[in-house]
Amino acid sequence: MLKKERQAYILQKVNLHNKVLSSLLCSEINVSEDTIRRDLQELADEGKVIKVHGGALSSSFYEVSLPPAAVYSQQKKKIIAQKAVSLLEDGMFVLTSGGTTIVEMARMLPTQLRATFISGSIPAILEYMHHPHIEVILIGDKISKNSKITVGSEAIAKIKHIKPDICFLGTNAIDPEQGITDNDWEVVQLKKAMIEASRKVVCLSIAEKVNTIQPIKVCDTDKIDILITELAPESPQLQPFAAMGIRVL
Amino acid sequence: MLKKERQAYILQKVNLHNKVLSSLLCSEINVSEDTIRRDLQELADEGKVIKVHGGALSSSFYEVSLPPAAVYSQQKKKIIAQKAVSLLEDGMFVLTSGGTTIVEMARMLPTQLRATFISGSIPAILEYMHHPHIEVILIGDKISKNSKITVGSEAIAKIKHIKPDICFLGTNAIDPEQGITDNDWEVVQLKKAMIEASRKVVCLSIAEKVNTIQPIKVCDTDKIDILITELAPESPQLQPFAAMGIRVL
DNA sequence: CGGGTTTTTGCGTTTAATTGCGGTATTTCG
DNA sequence: CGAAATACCGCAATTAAACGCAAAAACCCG
Repeated sequence: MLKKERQAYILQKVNLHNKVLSSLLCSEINVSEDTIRRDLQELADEGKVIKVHGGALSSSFYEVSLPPAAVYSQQKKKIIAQKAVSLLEDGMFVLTSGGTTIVEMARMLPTQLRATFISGSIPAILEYMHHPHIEVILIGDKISKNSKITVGSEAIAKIKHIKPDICFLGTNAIDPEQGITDNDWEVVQLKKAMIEASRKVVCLSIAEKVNTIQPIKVCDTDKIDILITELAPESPQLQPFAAMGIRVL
Repeated sequence: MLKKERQAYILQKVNLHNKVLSSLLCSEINVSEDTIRRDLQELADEGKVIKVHGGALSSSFYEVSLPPAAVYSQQKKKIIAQKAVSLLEDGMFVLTSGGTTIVEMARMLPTQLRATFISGSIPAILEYMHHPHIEVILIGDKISKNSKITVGSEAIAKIKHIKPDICFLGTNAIDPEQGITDNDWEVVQLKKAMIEASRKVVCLSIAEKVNTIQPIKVCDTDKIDILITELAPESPQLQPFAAMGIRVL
């Protein structure tokens, strides 16, 4: 048995049972305990398991280490997601775009929430599917491999036929003058339709994207009902939006 | 034996068994270990395999950790997938259901294949998305969390409007008398539509599901064009199907 | 067809990786 | 505390990988 193969096997065991015993493994795979120990050591060095006396534990319980560069903005996105979740109520029809902020929000949905979520974003849908009481509606069409979201006329037509209570938009650029702008033509078409269809539009944006502009226009600022960033609502760079009657969270 | 031929052979072995040993390969193909090693190196550079001390592992093996009980039937499913892939040609419109066998097939698609894949299965879609030259069309509707596939009238209506060249069905139960049967009403509706829409219907089933029956009927045996199992086509339990004019692979 | 060039392959040698073992230190638990 | 289990260390044997080189095969092109 190859070393990596063995380690994969061990990892699989750990993830399934949350623990492994060196003694069991060595008789199972038929190698010496030293070998097992060295394997566990390596896996531990890579952060895949937590090594303990007599075996190893799943590291997922100790929570994982993410790509360190993204951790920064991920914190901000979690704050945004937190605020966004507070807008949700049982029974709502919720339409969401794609993007990492939306995914963070999906992860943060309270488990007892009962609502219907509609989206064409694959990563978002995957998260929604994990929740026990959420009904998930997938918008179909051609998949854009870049943005991992369905795009095209079918998707737009479908959106036009629904009337969600609220729509959460992950935003690439927002500016008081130019409104929401983006850089992918097909995604823009989709977002336009989403905004038109929804009773209420919530715009999620990390502060570094506020007051920036992208080439393609999605909508004017006055279409936005609520703007959420990681900053405090009183923050000066958000005042132009507040002045235009947008609720800032 | 030509170099490319050898590499194709190796790749097939890797995908089928999840691993290869250099030592075995060299005696099998009758070339020196160096040659094998150089082949593995090239395949590894292209990302087709993961090279390890003593051989190589399937790259798909690495990404995921699967339930270990399922490893068993996974082997069989890989064999089925292998056969299924041989039916594909450039330019085809391919409709697929969900299920683990379909996912195995998705993983095994040759990277140079250029085709359009249509499905409502989230796991399958995720695999298709990884391929460089495959266009992916997602069928939207309500998501069944059980089967991780979109179900409902919208999905069915959409399927009725397309005419795929070929349709691959992961099957829960198939019997010469009763045809294909299943246990999820919504999924059955979907499969019915898929079968009606497609020019050619390919049924993928591991042998233990052949000659079994589930409560809800999908279609009669005569709707099936090709039946693929992990067994040899001459296998006795497949003869009833062959006798009915079904091509057995 | 023939000569030159590139690719591929095998071999010997050197280098590195992997593994098991004996001995000793450390932890665990009654 | 003391015994049993486990971990750690260094070593040596086996095995595989890497490297350079030369023979062989394939290829190209006039």
